[in-house]
Amino acid sequence: MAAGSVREDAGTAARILDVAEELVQVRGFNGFSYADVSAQVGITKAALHYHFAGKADLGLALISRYADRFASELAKLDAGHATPAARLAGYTGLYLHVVRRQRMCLCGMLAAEYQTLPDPMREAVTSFFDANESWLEKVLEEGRQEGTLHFPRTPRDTARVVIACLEGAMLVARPYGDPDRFQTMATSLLAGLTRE
Amino acid sequence: MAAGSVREDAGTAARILDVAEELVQVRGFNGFSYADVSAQVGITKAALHYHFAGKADLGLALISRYADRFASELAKLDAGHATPAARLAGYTGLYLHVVRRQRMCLCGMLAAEYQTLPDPMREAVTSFFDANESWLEKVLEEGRQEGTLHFPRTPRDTARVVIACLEGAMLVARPYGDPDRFQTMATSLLAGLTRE
DNA sequence: GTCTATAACGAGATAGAC
DNA sequence: GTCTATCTCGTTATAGAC
Repeated sequence: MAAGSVREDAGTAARILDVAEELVQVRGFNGFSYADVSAQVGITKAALHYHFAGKADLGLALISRYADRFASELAKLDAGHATPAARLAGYTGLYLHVVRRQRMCLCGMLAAEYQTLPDPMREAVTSFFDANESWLEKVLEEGRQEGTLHFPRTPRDTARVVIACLEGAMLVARPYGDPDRFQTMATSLLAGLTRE
Repeated sequence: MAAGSVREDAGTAARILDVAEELVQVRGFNGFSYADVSAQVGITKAALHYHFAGKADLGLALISRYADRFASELAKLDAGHATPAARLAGYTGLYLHVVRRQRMCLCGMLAAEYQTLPDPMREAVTSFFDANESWLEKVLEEGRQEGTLHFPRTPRDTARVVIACLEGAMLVARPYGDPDRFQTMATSLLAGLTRE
């Protein structure tokens, strides 16, 4: 990364995002400080401000990266799995991966703290949920046409229910620190869609 | 409230709890301060410390009162509604009432912030969910025996799914500030139990 | 039971040297 | 790009008067 590099040092910025992401997913956006991040990254608070001017900027970058990564995971699911049911199972697998690392969905956490967030972060959070909804809606629609997925409401309403159940399962599983608690709930949800 | 009153002034303590409860439900436990409470109640921070020595004490009192109130609502549902399905509908109505006031379930909010809570508050949060689970399990069991409620898993697992879906529906409806978004999801959930 | 005053600390943020 | 040093403000909490 030498000549012509317009970007700041991507290595440090990425490490900052990694640390901050975990902090938000575990403690919430109002539950961590620049001091926490700088200590874990191994730089000073001042250096942190060089990469992300304010906490709101850091928060926004966090959501953007998280949403991008999620979108690319969804694209992988579209590419790798033939059937809608398999894509749906893959989708719940993404959540399980988060739960196994003792974390809450970044945007689920931020949804709880929504009223305290600056406007740019708010918009990014709703965009994340909207994107999830659109992807799920498509999968559900296709599964219904194939006759492999069954649900009484519209694909859009059902997509919202799926997101709510998975986010809620993460939320209430947190106090018990038990991934199995989440998995059992996720399995029940899928069972309801595949053979109702 | 004159002679023999061993209790502190219940009026002020209750007003403090009312204000703090809303603040936690809207902004989270890490999103409000004693200054916020004292300003809204109309007393100083020092007076607040007289009633609740520390923020952890206030938080614990908050959960206890919330859980007691919830338990009494559940008792009312048991007394007032003959059928399990009606009790279940009443249960989702309790959540809807919270959503309509633009709030998150107190314990749902605290579940998100769980890792930052002092131990006594943590235990109170899990107790709340355990109590909900037990009540729902009983209702589901009864509905199954009557033949009015239908679900593939155990009553206990299904109770957990119901709680997760309702808490999650509150959570993801928050960014949109739209009670209808919650209601549609809750209706779908109930529909799945009453005629599967 | 409520107040004023203040302590003690941590938060987000900035200036300017290297 | 990172540092030291500092600022300002908000936070929880306490001491002691009324």
